[in-house]
Amino acid sequence: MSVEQKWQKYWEENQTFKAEDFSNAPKYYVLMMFPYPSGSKLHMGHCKNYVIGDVISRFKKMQGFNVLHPMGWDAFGLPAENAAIKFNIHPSDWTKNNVKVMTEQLKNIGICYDWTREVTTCEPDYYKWTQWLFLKFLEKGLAYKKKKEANWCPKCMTVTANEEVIEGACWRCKTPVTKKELDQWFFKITDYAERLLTDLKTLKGWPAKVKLMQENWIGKSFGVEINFKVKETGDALPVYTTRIDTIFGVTYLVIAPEHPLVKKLIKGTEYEKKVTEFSAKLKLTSEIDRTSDATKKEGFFIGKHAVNPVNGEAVPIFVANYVLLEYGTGAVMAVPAHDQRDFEFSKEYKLPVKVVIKPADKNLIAEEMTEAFVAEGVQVNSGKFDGLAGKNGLESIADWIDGSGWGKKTVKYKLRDWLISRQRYWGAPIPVIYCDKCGIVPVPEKDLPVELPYNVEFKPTGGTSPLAGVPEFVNVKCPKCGGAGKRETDTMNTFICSSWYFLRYTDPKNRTEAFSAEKAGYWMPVDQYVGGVEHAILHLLYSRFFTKVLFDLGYVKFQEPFTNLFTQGMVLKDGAVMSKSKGNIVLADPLIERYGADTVRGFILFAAPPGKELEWSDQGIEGIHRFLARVQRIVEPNVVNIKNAPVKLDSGALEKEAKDIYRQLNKTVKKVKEDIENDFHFNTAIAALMEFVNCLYAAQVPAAGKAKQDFETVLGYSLKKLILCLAPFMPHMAEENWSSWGNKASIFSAKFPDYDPSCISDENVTIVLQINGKIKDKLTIDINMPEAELRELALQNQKIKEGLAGKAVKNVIIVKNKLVNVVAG
RNA sequence: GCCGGGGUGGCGGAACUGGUAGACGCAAGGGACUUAAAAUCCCUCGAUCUUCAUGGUCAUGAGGGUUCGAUUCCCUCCCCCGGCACCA
Repeated sequence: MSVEQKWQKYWEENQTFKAEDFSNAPKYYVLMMFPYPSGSKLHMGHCKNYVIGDVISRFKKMQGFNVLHPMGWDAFGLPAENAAIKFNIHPSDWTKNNVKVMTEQLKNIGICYDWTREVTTCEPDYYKWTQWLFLKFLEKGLAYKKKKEANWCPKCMTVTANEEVIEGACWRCKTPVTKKELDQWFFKITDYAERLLTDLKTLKGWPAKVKLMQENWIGKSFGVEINFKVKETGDALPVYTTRIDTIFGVTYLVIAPEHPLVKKLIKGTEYEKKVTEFSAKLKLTSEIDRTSDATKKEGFFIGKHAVNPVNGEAVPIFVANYVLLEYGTGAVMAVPAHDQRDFEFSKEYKLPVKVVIKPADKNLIAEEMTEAFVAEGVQVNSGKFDGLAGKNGLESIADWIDGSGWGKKTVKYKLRDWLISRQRYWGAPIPVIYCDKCGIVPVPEKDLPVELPYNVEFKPTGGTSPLAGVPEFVNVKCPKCGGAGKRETDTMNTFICSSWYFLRYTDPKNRTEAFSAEKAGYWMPVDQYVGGVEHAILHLLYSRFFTKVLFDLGYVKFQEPFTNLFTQGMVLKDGAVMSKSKGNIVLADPLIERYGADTVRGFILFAAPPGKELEWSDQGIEGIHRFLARVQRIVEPNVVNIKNAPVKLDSGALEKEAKDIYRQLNKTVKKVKEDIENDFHFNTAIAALMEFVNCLYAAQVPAAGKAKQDFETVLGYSLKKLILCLAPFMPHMAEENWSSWGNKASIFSAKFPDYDPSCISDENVTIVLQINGKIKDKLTIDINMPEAELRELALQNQKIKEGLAGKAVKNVIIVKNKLVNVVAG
């Protein structure tokens, strides 16, 4: 057994990193986004991720925190199922196997989890509570079923949430999604749009980028909903606009072809067939083609007109591919003069263009326009509003319409409800039963979990869940009336499982509750969350939503789950994220075998700051390996000095050589701590430790006497601190050294070094002398030399005198302990 | 198209609030030790000019600007990466 394995076993057997519920020490909850047990062996991408969390957790523990650092498995979901189909093995067996492999791998690289809190989302004792949460949402009216056109991934054979569609394609398999109308379960995340948006402001510890992405996703806009009427039938036809200042420029109206009113308006007319065909065609086009602004605008007149309430004008109604049913009212007023999309459509179909806003400095002639004028300007052809400019025009018209009853000021969000049902096998069953008499009946809490049956032909069919083919699962008694009932056969989106796992870690063994209020209250919110930015919207938005719902239901007392968020940069190989499917992975095992886990950890931390993407290359791993050997070579001959090292040093009494080392030590410790705390700049922290070791090697050892004695004392003292500083990064070698000095307890029960602020600054400092900002000479002076003295010194300097060459000195700028700049001309 | 982030040696990357650009490491070259190799240790290492120095000039994507002084602040442009993508 290697030294590293020895310590890995020690940590496990001694439960060195077990987190205690409730403690006098302050709590610190550090969490890594839990992985899919995909079965791939640990590669450098994973490695970086988990090592970051590991360093934080070890560092915090050494600072005296009661640290919770758990690990678990996001085990439900399509990747597991697809792989299982491919290898012809049951997803459950496949998953369990993978968990075993990955656990082993995480231990190999020396990650310190509290394994007693391990959580696996596909286990009934976990998903029981996922189902329970669903029932709570249902009870609160936050879960509902609706027949709706949804994003459909033809490859995964399931519907999918808006958040899971990336650039018009399924985020997992990259297949372009189409539309399919199905009965689906939704979570009403839109009810929380405003809170999800405003509370972003409270997340001071989140990257601005992530907050911005969520803000854009929620997409709040202010506008007016205005009531047009169909001239021929009198039907109300409301439209939503953010540009009510262009209301007098409306020359036609456009409705989404799927809009329910369209069916009514064309029924029995010559347009009926054309519209039906058009809608069918659109349904089959992928989201990307449908919604790209590069796509040609297509549509046609449907034989009816709409009346503009502000001026009574009747304008033709069109259907077109560029209007979305789901946003706003599914219908828009078209103002070709001031909206680029409408402009393009009007050119295509020869529709009139009416200018109602003109630039401040010139006139605008409709016939001469080559594109829509969308900038702010001055109202024209707008009745009594002519002459008003910019926002003023917009607000005046909005107020006027709001007051007239023709419409009202409205706020809209782009965020849509979260589609949570999936027609796949490997997920938590949705716990409801359908009864002809009682309708949708929730499964009573006492009957949870609704267990996922094992023997299922789980290959996807195409619109129905594989569970529908299991009669003993489907056919049940109605819990309400006892009559014949049928279970819901769709399963839940796995993002539900991962929207609350951080709560389960606080109380993972609880058999009567999802988590106890006390324990969650103690540990939550997560102090430091670490994960990839790819979840900026998906998982992070859903988890915030869940937390707010749980707050409203009274189960938790906080409204945001993650106080600080760190998004680590991914590891790339040949320009792409490492992944098994791309075949560009670099496994950790061979490197660990060759260099040891400490070296691999050290290297990945040293190669780049953790927030930055890293193009993998093992060029340089030797450097860390050499460094560790170098540390060892100076530690070993000094074990006696280390053992004799005093707890505290009096720097005032030290001889020069010793004092220089001591000062350097304090500088180093300060830098290491600051670098770790400042956005986890582990690379520069390690560089500082390297510099310190270089400095120890370069030190002149005094030959004899007190100077020698002092030197040895400080050397022993420093080496001990050095190993303590290295411990979070290279924990195995740190433990090994620590125990070899006779320490019985783990080094992680020791305190991370503090620095002595009284002995940190140099006595001398090198400053530069400049003329007009150009360096002429360098000078070593006493630190904090008075300005007047320094000024004199600079002006008397030979190089400065030469450089001035008789030019007049206009000014002398002195930056303390940094430079003197003589301004001359 | 809109919104973010970024561009520094052969390479990965440093640089506090505007104050010595290139820390630390890799690679490369030279030397010491060794029968030899490995390991280790020492030196050099942005470009360029000259009189080879403890010298000069130029250098942080390009061009301007502010400043005693700019990798850092402002303007214009180029390129790369990420997000959103007909949201009315």
